[in-house]
Amino acid sequence: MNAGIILANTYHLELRPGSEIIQKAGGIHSFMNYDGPILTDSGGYQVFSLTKLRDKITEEGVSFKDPLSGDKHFFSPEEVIKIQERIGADIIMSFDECPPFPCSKEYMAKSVDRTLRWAKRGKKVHTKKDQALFGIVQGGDYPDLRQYCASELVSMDFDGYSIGGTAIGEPRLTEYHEVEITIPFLPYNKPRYLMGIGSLDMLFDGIRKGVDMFDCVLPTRLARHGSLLTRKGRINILKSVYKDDFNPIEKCDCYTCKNYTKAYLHHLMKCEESLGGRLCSIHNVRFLIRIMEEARKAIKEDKFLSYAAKILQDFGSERGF
RNA sequence: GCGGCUAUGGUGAAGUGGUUAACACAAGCGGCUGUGAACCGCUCAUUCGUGGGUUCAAGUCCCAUUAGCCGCC
Repeated sequence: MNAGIILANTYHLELRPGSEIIQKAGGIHSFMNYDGPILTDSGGYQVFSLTKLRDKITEEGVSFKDPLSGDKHFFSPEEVIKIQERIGADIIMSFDECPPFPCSKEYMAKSVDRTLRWAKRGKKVHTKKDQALFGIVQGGDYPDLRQYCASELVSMDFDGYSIGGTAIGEPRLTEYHEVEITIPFLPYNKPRYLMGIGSLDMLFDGIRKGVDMFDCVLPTRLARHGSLLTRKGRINILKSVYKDDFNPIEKCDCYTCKNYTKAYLHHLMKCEESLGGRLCSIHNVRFLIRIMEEARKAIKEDKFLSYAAKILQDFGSERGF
């Protein structure tokens, strides 16, 4: 599908199969037989998204209950780096705290300081020099905290910088704002990564502001639930109008569109056959990657803004999803 | 021919006289943003086989009738 990089997750891999197994296999590339670029997230987001499994967050780190075995796990910023070194991705992330939205300025300020201390602690123990380590900017919607967090991380000299704490339930305009107030404080000669973003409007908004990297579960999660991305907007393949539609999803170079009809995908999804979710995921991921390919080309030809505007217009939704 | 049992939505069914007929599945619609894949939300029987009756009030009680199932001759 020509993905520039793929993402794996420290928390999930540590619980199963365990980073030692991956290390023993010769690292994540060898383990999953993929020699392209791989990034691991630190698990900081899982501390936020899996609140039910979280025991407590302290200065030292976070303790978790393993939902599979009931075992307790303790993630410190140092341990998270060590796990990621064993996993062996090309780019790894600092362990950060991702506070929920909304969040009081008092808590956010304390949280940002802790995220900065964790970033420093993690960087100190990072010895695998063929791995790039990124710092993660938090600070919510507070301009001064975002600036502070970004500047402090930059002074620590990371290999790249991530914008975290976005798309966690805040309003649309707040999301744009969070990128707006962070980007100016990150060096343009190092990668700037907007974490967890995948809707068209935010991808384009991020690109325009200078973001270099994105990752998102949205295309695959939508696919598994029957929502397919097309140039003319989203369609729900579960709808009965597709039961005898023997055309591909759309004009597209993906494996799914080259080989299967909407009627067949409709049938697979109705039956909850896992192949359905996989074929739909292939289309949605390729859809977004193709958009990114076109965006890069448009940038080189200096017509990115008109390109983005046209894509959003064709998609027929301001949000772009 | 006689006796017994059962009839509630597309389906499986709750409901033993008292406001808008439970729940599940199916169906339909929407959601999902650094992944706990197979999740969440909403909609979906003015009506209980049919026809009478009792009662202030009937899916619930009575009578008749129809259909299905079981048993006996």
